[in-house]
Amino acid sequence: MPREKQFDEQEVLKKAMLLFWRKGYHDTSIKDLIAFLGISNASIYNAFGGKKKLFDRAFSNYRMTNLHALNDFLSAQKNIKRGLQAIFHRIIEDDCNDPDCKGCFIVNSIAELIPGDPEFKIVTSQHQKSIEEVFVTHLKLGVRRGQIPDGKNLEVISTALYTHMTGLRVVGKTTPNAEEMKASTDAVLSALLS
Amino acid sequence: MPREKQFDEQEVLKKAMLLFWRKGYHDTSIKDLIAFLGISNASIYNAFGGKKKLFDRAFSNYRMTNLHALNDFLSAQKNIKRGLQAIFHRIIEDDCNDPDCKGCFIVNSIAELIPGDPEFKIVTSQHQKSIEEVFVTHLKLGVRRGQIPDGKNLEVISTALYTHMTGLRVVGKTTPNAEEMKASTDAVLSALLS
DNA sequence: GATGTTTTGGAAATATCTTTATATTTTCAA
DNA sequence: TTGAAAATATAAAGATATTTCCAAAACATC
Repeated sequence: MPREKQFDEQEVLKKAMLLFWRKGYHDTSIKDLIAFLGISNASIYNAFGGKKKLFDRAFSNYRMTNLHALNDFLSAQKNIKRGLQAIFHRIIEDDCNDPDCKGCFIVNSIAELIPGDPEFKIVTSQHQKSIEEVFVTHLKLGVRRGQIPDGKNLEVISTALYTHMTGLRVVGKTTPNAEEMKASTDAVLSALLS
Repeated sequence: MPREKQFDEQEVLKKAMLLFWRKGYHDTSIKDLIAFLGISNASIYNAFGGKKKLFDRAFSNYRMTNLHALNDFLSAQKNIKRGLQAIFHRIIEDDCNDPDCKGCFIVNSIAELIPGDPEFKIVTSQHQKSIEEVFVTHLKLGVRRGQIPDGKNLEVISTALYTHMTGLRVVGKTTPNAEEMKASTDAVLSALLS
């Protein structure tokens, strides 16, 4: 009955994410997307409904990948302090080795789309909450394991970690100096968690 | 001989800065500027040379104001620790009381324009260096005054402060919770400077 | 007040944007 | 083979972008 799609929707979303990530929402045109995705105008509108809807789905994919990657990485660590250091160092390395200096798609989009897109603000606020919950969960585990001193306000620390992480993603765009960024991160981590 | 300008160039730059700050570069059209600035098409091109050049000048104004405000504020403080806390708290209050949640014009522009504008990257990298120099200068003063323990790597701390500040400006756009942001800032500051 | 220079308003030029519409192609069950 | 359903290519529509152009207006100096 129906004709089959000639492209893999998930693959196209991944590519769309890359382009929006690199250029931002407003500077990415449908023409750019057609060229980069390799599918036609009509296919974009048929499959995704338009530029904004395509962006939203690409963004959602990135967001979920990002969240799960953090959680999976920390879950695999035996020592929470070293685990946090490792994930931060990895982010720094990734950012500094990216020839495009794209930074973080979420951070970039927050900066570009708020204010102006109130619904986007809600989504990203929830994302922050999710990330901080991941931090709190693993920090609690660290306390239980005796790797982090008891009595600390873990919610406050997790907000600080999120803030530092967010800052890193911006700093990495202008001044991708891995050693400098690692040093400042180590200072913050050891100061917060000792 | 010549006809005089009917507008104050500095005033117009200030207004342009506000609009670019709120909407970002790409989503601000010449039409938007004409309406918001109250001057005509030809005046914009005659006085500033075009959209990008107007942006650059508005951005430069903001950047300088921002840098001098930080330096002046810290210079007026007797205690560097309390001074840093005060400036961070003020940024937090400003961000959280802004009904537009504009965040920081510099941070927003970094997120939106890098990569894609290599010259802009150079400017903002230099800006980071300038801000960190201000921090280092005042941290050194704090050490000399005995307000900060000796032996710390002040360059690393200043990078950490810059990173935290940058992160705050993004967090404030999605989740403008002043109490939360102040608590995390206090945690970072007291941890770094004790 | 005339002169010459600059600014200004409005239109025009040109390019590009997002979206819709239409016609063609592909697929597969009947 | 035929016909319904979905995907695609192409074109066109309609809006909006940035920039240039030009005549009219404004002002300081002669």
